[in-house]
Amino acid sequence: MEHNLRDYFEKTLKEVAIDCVIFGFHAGELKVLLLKWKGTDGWSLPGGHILLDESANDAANRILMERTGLGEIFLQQYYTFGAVNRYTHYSEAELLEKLEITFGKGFFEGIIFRRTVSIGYFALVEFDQVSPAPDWFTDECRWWNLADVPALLFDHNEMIERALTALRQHIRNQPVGYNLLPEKFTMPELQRLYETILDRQFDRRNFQKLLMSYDILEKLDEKRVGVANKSPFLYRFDKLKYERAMETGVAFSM
Amino acid sequence: MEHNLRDYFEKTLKEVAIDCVIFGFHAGELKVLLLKWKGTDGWSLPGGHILLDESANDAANRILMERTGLGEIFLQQYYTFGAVNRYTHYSEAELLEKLEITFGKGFFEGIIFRRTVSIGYFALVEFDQVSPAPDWFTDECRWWNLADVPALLFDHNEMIERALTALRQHIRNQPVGYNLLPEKFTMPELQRLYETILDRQFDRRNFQKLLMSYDILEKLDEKRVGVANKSPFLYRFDKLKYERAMETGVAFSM
DNA sequence: TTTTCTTTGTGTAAAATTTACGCATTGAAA
DNA sequence: TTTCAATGCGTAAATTTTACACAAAGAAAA
Repeated sequence: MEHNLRDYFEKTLKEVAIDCVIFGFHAGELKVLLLKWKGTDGWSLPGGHILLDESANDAANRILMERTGLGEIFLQQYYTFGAVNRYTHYSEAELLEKLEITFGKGFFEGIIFRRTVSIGYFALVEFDQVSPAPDWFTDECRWWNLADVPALLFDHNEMIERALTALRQHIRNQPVGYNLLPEKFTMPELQRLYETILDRQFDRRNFQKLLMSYDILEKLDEKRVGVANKSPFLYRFDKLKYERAMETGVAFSM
Repeated sequence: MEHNLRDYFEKTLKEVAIDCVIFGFHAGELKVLLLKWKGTDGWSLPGGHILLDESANDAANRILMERTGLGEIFLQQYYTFGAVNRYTHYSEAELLEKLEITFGKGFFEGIIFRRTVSIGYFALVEFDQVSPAPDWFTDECRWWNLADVPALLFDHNEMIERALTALRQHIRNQPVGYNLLPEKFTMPELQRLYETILDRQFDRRNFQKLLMSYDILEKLDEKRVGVANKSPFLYRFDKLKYERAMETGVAFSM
């Protein structure tokens, strides 16, 4: 294992990292996937390094796949973090110390703990499709409600903040939902997604009118049953039309 | 010189480059600043590397300063280019060959020609304030009309394209002009700037109404004299209000 | 000197978009 | 069987955006 690790890092760019803010949506809450580092109480975003024969975008996709099992997912670069000191919470020395207890003295020397810039990506994934998987480096991988995210390692809190800003910018020009919601969903569910991301309320009649005007939704003949009160219709995204709307753009003007 | 160069690169991140798309505006045309590499007919964007004790943003500002003499200028990161092979126009081998003729065999070994990702920044500067300055590496530095930009080294044509896209996105939410126009300017000049960036025409009455609604412009008692036909009023940006508008954002809705 | 002609300065009406809101219907829960 | 919160659908008001006309300035032409 240790040997493989060294091999891996020999094949990567050392001064460049990739970190992914993976957003999910469940029970009306926006969530991010975080990893807990072995031997510490420190959490971080899933990240990694770029293989020498791999583009940054491919690397981000690989990392997303490793952590969630999902490919072909909406994934977008949003900012590159290039501060001189990106350690918060723990200093570099403190973190190193803790990790050496778990992984052995000198194990990380020259591998991770040098100055790196990190390219931030955010991804939108379908909550139910993800089986969060820790790796050799971490002993836990799970969803956190955005509001409950603790103080993270490095500058990862800032990364999440900026990713959310980028997502909010994104949702104003592109449709959102294809990767965040299950295949079939109701209009109130879609509305709640938008309301959660933008942290405000919309009039449901105007919301429906606007979203339908994008011509990306297919209204099904089914209704969600067993739910309280009047059962709402189910909708599904028309994949082709959705993709076309991603290219041409839409104006979420509410 | 050669020794200083090596010293410099010893103090920088080697796998990360910074490239700046520096936009200027003159005579109704949008321009970018390009450098011609010694011993080649290849042009590129001004760029450089990050010093070990310097943030990426500081590095971009330093590069901008080195090339234009300007500081405190609007400068924004817009994308990080991470393709495996970023050589176009010339291949890595061809470029190396040409440069070795000028700079001597082996001079660049291990310094520049390894795989790097590049963080792209775009800057908006006041054309008249800039005295383009080539460096030891280049023998010419000058403005190019955006439409006339030739095939550039590396992926720099793509960088300019994406920078323009980012600028067009930017202008929809933030006021533009403070750094691109001289201190005093006329409303038609400001309008031409917007028209050039967005590559479309606006009704001058609606344009004036909208821009004045931002409450960032100060109408002066002077007029531009000596110009053909009716002399237009001069305006100037209110720096404080302009900066406030940059923070709160504006909606350029035309 | 006078006339011409392009450019600028200003205001108002029409069109389109966005927002506000009413009421009937459904179906689980009381 | 009744209640009641949530859903489905449509219309009016408010706001924003777009379209457009005419007078005035001043350099250039006659």
